[in-house]
Amino acid sequence: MTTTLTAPRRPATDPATAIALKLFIVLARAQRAISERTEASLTAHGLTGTEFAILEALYHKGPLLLGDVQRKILVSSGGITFLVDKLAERGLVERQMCPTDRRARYALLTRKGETLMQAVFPGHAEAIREAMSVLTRAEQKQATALLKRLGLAAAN
Amino acid sequence: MTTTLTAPRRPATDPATAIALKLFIVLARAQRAISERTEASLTAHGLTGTEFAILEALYHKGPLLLGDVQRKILVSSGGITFLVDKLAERGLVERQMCPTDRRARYALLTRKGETLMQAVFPGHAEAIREAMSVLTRAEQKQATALLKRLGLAAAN
DNA sequence: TTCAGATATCTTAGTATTAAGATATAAAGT
DNA sequence: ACTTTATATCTTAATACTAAGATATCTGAA
Repeated sequence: MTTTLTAPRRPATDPATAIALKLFIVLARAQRAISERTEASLTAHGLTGTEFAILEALYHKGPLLLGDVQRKILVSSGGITFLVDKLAERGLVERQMCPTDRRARYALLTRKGETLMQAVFPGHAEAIREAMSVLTRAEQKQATALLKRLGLAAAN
Repeated sequence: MTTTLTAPRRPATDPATAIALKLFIVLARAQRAISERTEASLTAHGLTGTEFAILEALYHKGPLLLGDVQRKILVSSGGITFLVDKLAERGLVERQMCPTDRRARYALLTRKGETLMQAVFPGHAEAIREAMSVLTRAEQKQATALLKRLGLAAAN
């Protein structure tokens, strides 16, 4: 039974391409599965992953220019405006003029935002540690090294 | 200069968590960078990544129930309806009743969709091969094995 | 047979995000 | 001082989803 009229179409990919395609798929699926799983610890606090990313950047680095936040979390310029607006409405962040460049604004955590992050961050970090724990530390480092090379090369 | 009043706040994460967080970040960035880069070969043909994923499934597997496509490409049930509607409007896929289950519909490629995939798939596969080629084949296999374990564990 | 629950798709309403362009400001050359 | 080009944010309009529920149909148990 090696041939049928309606046999699945195979555009005969060479081995190198087949290996790359497989990696492409598991990469997409792993990323998705991990982030879906770990975002549960955020939605419990009413935060999306993107909102958390902004708060986390401010939490660990202190006040940042909107453009710096944008580049760090990889959204469009319109997106960062919208997201910071929403977080500001909730009283979690606020804007401040930049004294040296009047086009620019800082975003920074309010006390309320700071308190929220103190409550949210440890649980989120723990959820990530847990999700990654199927791999040993050495394997995690290995995966990190490989993915870093992939990501850096693709980013140019 | 080891202390300042406004020192960056560090919630002292343990080493295991720090390693996991690093992996989390490079995973997200690598996935994003790779998919942005490789999607250029699709947008040239007027396809989004999700649309391509549907066409690709039908191209390699033949007619599929909408639900099977949905599970394969991981969108919501409303999403698959909407996406197949759009592809059908463009004459790339069509629906067919399932003879054994009147709730269900098949999606399948039209001749036009088939022709489009013959034009698009090789270039897309090549873009992926190229993007992954910073890693040797052995390294790609290694990364695939690690990510598969991560993804499967997180998917439950 | 009939009923309860599961399943497959579709509908509706809402959210998140981007892309393109507007506005204001800055920086650097002439 | 001007002019050009680049930059930083914001606005607007559109896209790409998702979540929740509606409808129709199937399946298995009583």
